[in-house]
Amino acid sequence: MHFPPSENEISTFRTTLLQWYQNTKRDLPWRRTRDPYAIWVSEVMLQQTRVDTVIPYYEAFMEKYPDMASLARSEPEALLKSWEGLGYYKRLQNLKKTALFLTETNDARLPSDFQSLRELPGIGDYIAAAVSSIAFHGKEAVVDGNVKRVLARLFTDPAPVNISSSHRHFLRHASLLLDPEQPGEANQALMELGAMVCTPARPSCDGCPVSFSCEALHTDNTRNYPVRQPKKIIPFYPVACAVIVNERFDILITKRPETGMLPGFWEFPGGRCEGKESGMDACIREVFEETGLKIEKPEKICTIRHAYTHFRIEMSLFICRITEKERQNLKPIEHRWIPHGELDTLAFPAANRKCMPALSAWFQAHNASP
DNA sequence: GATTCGTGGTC
DNA sequence: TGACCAAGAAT
Repeated sequence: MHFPPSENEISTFRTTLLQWYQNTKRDLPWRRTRDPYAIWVSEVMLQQTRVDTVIPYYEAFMEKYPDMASLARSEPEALLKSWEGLGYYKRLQNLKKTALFLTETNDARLPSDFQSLRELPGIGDYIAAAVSSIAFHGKEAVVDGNVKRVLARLFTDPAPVNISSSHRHFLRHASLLLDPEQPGEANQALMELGAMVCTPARPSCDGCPVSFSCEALHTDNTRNYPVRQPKKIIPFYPVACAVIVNERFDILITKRPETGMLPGFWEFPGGRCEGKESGMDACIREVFEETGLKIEKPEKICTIRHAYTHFRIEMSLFICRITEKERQNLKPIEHRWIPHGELDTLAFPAANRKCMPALSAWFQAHNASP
């Protein structure tokens, strides 16, 4: 399909895609409801997150927070635990902020129009279009990663899909193809096509309902689209953390600030190795800086690797026994002493979770009761 | 407009 | 097995 497509091409495309979608769409939990709140929650969870990953989180979340009011009155610790492992935790903060705001100002209802939705915390162009079209029949086109990839191939479009300046460009194309009669279904159809057929690697062009209009396929070019701007190399940091254990085998955990990375998560104190500092030295220094405690003879129990969005780490975890006397030097920071058996009840970053098996083994070897 | 925000699956 | 990348938003 060349741009701009003719009225005839647009019409045929819409009809064919919609029919394919109605016949083959996946039975996903959020497709079984028309509750705007449920649609909203699902769209927030699906942001940069795979469907298969989201499903169990979504089911549990809707069980625990079935409506706007229950979310608005949620306990922060329990709310964070429900999101643990999903990533991008700012979206959870925005979810609750918006729930509180709407409870106060709009009878705990989501607005139905794109513009009003767009102004709410955590709702950008994509979610505003998705919620308004799926839950309220609004006529705004969604542009997500799937849609950009499909459009790039349909039109052999050279606009890089991973830079923000391309967004308006793809939005114009998506708006042109959107069926105004069934915008919610049409939006989901284009995304479903990208997720199930027009996949990043090895797209299933044989089973594609709209292959007749795909310029990339006609020119044997699908592997060259979408065009993507190369991304920068991300830095690597060695990190050391401490599991500080008292005489009763309780563990010291500290709480991260509500701003920045991993807001509100519990963690084992520690931080980056500076210069050519050894892991053990960094562990001792970081623990002292963060807690005021002077630890002795930290014992390394494991090393794990973890990749964040814009840096990678190799984290070494050290066990440190601490005396009653030294414990009095603990600074006034938000912390808890908990039995290792209770680690699962609190929210920890994935990098800490990766260390838990080694930690359990250590406690078992030392005959500590959970 | 470029960066900052997680994580796990995939190949 | 390391690089890629997924139903993006905020700053």
